[in-house]
Amino acid sequence: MRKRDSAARLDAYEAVFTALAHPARRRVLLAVYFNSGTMSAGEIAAVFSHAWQTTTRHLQVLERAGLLSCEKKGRMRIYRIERKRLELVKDWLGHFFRKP
Amino acid sequence: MRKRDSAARLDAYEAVFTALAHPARRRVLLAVYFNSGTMSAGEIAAVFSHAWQTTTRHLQVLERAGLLSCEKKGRMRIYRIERKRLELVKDWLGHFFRKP
DNA sequence: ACAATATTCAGCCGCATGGCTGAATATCAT
DNA sequence: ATGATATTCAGCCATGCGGCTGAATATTGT
Repeated sequence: MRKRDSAARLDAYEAVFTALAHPARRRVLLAVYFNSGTMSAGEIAAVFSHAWQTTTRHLQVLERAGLLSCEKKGRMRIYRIERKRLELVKDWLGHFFRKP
Repeated sequence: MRKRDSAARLDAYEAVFTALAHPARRRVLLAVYFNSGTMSAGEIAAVFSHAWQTTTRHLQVLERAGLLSCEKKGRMRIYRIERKRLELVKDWLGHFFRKP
C-alpha cells in the first residue's frame, strides 16, 4: 500500500467515525437501512423533529463520509446507504478482535 | 429489557461513539491494546506531541465511555483497555450485517 | 407563465470541544 | 521534612458543531 493510500484511509476513518458520532446521524443510517436501503431526503427529515435544514446538514456529513450516496430523481433526492463503507468500522474494530 | 436499560444503552452508544470520534482517542486505544492491554498515563501521553494535560482529558473521555478503566498503582495510574465495551460498536454494526 | 413541492444554501448564535498554561495533589526516595 | 516524579485540576481561548430562520434553486402540475 502506498503512502497516499494509507493517508486516505486515515482520513476515511476520520470522516466515518465523525459522522457516526452524532445520534441523529446514526438514526438516519438505521432508518434508511431498514427502509430497504433507500429513502428520500423528505422521508428522512420526517423522522426527526428538527428543522429539515438541520437534517439536510446531517445528510451532507453522512454523504461526505461516504456512508450515504445520493441520486436525483425528479425533484427528490434519493439517499442510499453505502453499507460497504460501514465495513471501515468493522475493519478498525478488527484490530481488537482478530484471532492471534 | 426494561425501559431504563434501553435508555442506558442509548447513552452508552452515545458515550462510546463520541469517544471514538477523535483520532487521538482511537490511537490511545490501539496503543494500549498493543501494549498488552495496559499502559500508564505517562506512557500513553508520551505517544503524543500534545501537552500531557490534553491527553489526560482524552483519557477521561475514554474512561467515562467505559472504554478504559484505571487503577492507581503507587504514583502511577495504570489504564487498561475494556475490550468488552468495544463490542457495543460491534452490536450496533450488527444491525447492518446480520444475516436475514 | 405560475404556483406548489422538494430540497438545499447562507448566515446567525450559543455551547461544547480540544488545544494550551499554571497550580495543585499524591507518592516515592533521600 | 524535602525534593523529585507522576498525574490531575482549573481556567483561558479559539474553533467547530449543531440548532435555528429566511432566501434560493429546481422540478412538476395546471
